[in-house]
Amino acid sequence: MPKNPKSRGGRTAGGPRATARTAAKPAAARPAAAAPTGTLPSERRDHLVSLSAELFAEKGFRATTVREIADAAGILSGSLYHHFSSKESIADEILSKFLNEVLTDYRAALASGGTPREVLETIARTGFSSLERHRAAIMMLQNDWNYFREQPRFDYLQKTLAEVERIWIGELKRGVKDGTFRADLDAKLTYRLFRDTIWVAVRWYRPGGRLSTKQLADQFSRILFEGVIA
Amino acid sequence: MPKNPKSRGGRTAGGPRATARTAAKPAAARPAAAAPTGTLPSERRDHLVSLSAELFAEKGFRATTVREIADAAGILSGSLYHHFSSKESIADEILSKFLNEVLTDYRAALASGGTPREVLETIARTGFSSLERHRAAIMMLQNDWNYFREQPRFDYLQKTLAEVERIWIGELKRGVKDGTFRADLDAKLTYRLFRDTIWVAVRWYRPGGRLSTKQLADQFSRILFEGVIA
Amino acid sequence: MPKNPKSRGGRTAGGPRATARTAAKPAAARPAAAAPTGTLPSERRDHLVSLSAELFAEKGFRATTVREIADAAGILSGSLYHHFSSKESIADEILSKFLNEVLTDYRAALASGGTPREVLETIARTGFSSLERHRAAIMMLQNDWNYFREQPRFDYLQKTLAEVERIWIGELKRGVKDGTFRADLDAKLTYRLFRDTIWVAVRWYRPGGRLSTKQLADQFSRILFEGVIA
Amino acid sequence: MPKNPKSRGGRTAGGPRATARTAAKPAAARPAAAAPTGTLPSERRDHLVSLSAELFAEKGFRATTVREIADAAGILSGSLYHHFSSKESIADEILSKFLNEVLTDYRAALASGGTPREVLETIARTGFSSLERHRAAIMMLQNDWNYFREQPRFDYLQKTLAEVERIWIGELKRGVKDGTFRADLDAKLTYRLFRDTIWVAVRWYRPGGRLSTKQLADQFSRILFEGVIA
DNA sequence: AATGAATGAGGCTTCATTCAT
DNA sequence: TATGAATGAAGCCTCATTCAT
Repeated sequence: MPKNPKSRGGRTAGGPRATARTAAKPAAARPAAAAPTGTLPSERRDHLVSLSAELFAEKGFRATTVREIADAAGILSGSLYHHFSSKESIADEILSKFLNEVLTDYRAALASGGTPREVLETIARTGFSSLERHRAAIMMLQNDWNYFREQPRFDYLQKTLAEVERIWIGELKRGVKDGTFRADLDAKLTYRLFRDTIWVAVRWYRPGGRLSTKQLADQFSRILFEGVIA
Repeated sequence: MPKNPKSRGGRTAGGPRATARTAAKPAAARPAAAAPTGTLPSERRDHLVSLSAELFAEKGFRATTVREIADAAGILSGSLYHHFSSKESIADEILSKFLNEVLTDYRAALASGGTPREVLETIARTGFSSLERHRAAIMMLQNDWNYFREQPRFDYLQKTLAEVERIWIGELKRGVKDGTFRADLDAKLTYRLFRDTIWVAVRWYRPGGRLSTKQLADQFSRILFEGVIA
Repeated sequence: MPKNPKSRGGRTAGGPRATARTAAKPAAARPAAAAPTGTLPSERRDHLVSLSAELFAEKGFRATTVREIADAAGILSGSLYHHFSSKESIADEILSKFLNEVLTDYRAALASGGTPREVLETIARTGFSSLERHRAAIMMLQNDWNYFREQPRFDYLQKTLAEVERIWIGELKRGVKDGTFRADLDAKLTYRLFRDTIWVAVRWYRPGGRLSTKQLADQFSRILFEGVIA
Repeated sequence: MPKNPKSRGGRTAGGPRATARTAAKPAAARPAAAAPTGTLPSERRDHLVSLSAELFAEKGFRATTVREIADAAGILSGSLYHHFSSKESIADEILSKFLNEVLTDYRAALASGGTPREVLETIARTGFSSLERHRAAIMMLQNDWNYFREQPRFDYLQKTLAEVERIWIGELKRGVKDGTFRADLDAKLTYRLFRDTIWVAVRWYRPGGRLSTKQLADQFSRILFEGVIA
């Protein structure tokens, strides 16, 4: 007899919180992802999140109406609220899944003990490879950042991004100190260049297109690390 | 969409049509002009456009309501329609001004007859320098691209962007052929990397901040052309 | 309103029909009984009614959602419909039980053959004492009267209240005639004053508080019958 | 040039705040009442508040839909938001007007320096006389108390009611001490009896009915102060 | 040029109820 | 008896736009 049989929307506090996950990089196929606290990951629900993600990626979060999501699922818009407490909670689910993974990936790369260039290249590569699995999240972070930024519920976005920045800048500075990178490198600027370069690619990257994410990563890494000059 | 699309005010159909513009930037940099009294009609109008641009840059085009614009101008939202036929027409004004300038700059760079690296560096630099003057336009192009893309009225955006791409790719290929650039460069990918790198900076670049657009351009150009490796 | 009004469970049409009730109060005071397992069907049902009553008393009938009731019972809202045909039918059960008792009490008082003051004081005292057992019903009658009043299903409310009024006014007039009460008493007004005084107390009266219903009845009876003047 | 031409809804903080009003009792005809801060009391707006008040009085605040209000006004429901920022803000306007007046009346009665009985009788009489002008507010306070109580916006309701209680209890105790009232009077209980008696009358009192509020006040005052016994 | 009032379409959300399993 | 999923009607509110004055 469930005391709270309908924890509509599931995750309440949202965001990447020390999800006890082993160091082993489990980045790939995790079909339904570590079920957020208190959420019984029903297949129906997961399906709805998927559909929503696709729409959010295509049109943006704000520009997507709950009616469109419901239409895509073949139900009435009100019925969505049987599964989620709000449109935001769907976004939350999509975004926190991504950010959790980002954090895990970054920390694993750091923990690997490589050189700055190795660490950053690993990070960059996992970044590119997430373009496929987390297209919607990355898209939303870019298109609707203004919206999410202002909602307390999504504070974790900024917190996670701050840690991401810390890691990048740390490695960049380490690389400058040990002579790997140019001495005149502005760490913050370079971080932004890399981060944006990777994530903005979500705008035009299409899975199954001319280039795989691996090829993408190769080309971009080479340019960013070694420049375009022959 | 206006039922009775009046063409009150200036440009109706919008878009970069050979607007004979000399190199001197005409109407630009009038940052936030205090509420004008007894101003010329066109000055009032320009003021409104510039207020709108600021809001669009800060919150996005769709996310900005006409009431917010009107509030900023100290009038009622309905009164805006004495100056513009629609919210879109304000966007149009902002976007087409920018795209006209882009085209002019690109063509001028091409016409200069420099080496591929010189041409592209010039283009990149003018791109960075436009972050200040055209912050709103660049922001809108990124945040609300999905919206503008689908409206026939804004077809010119895609046309202009296509020409921009043609120029970049042309120069990149020329540079590969003459040995300036790496032989393994994917021209399209590289073009996107450069373009996005420049324009996405609008997200965090703030005029009057730590770095001038010139310093920005220096750092970025160096990384993109020569890489981060020492 | 149910499309197919089933009469699942007990009373269908509701209302105080000579339910032969002895003086002993039968089903009362079962404050909040821990979730019963292996209970008889009717006990389960009674439990649900009593949970509902508590919620109705606290928040009002309309303001209480079936989900809140279901949550309190540890089931899903849809499951309630195995016990009751509608939310109204729960209200019906609560209200008719109360009104039946009121009628019984009033008639018993009348039948006792006392003086007008004795009859009315008895009635007033049973009124106060019902504040505990019928808190929900009295609350609903006040907060949601507008709602119940308009539903044919609850016509019995008005009928019962009309009889209550008849009895009060009858005794008041009898008391005026025999010189017990002031000659200038407006019977209808006085009836309303007494009735409201008693029932409105449900708003602030809390069982187990500073005063028992008996003390309440003593104070109020004294004021109403004898005034506050020393 | 108004900086904030549309302070939709006007009163922001709501409630009876030391509205600089002279001691002179100006209770009666104050057509548009001390214009809440920043509200230009347009006639249209006042009319809409009136219409709303009538509906709120008849059906309750929650039970009245914005559509009903709009229908009554012959406009679309969305158009209401040109005048008010929310349904609550209409309630706020109605309630705070009433509570402001209550406070003024109570303080004036206190300031008159009469005996406890005189003060309380004055208060009671102004209470009855407000049944006409403030029917909606009193009704809402009773029917939708549960709703308003929980909204921070309406905190002032509880504050005002607390002061009302303080005044009543003060006078009652003063009257007990000086021998005017019975020694065994429970001040709090008596206060409630009086308060409820007056305000609950709004349920059945109809202006223009058999009795004027003055007659009502006479009858009730006599009963409450002197009892019903001859 | 503006105001003040309104429109009409659409957005998110709630809720009593139904029903197959 | 429950669950899980859905319905359908309705509720409050937003917003670009129109228009008489």
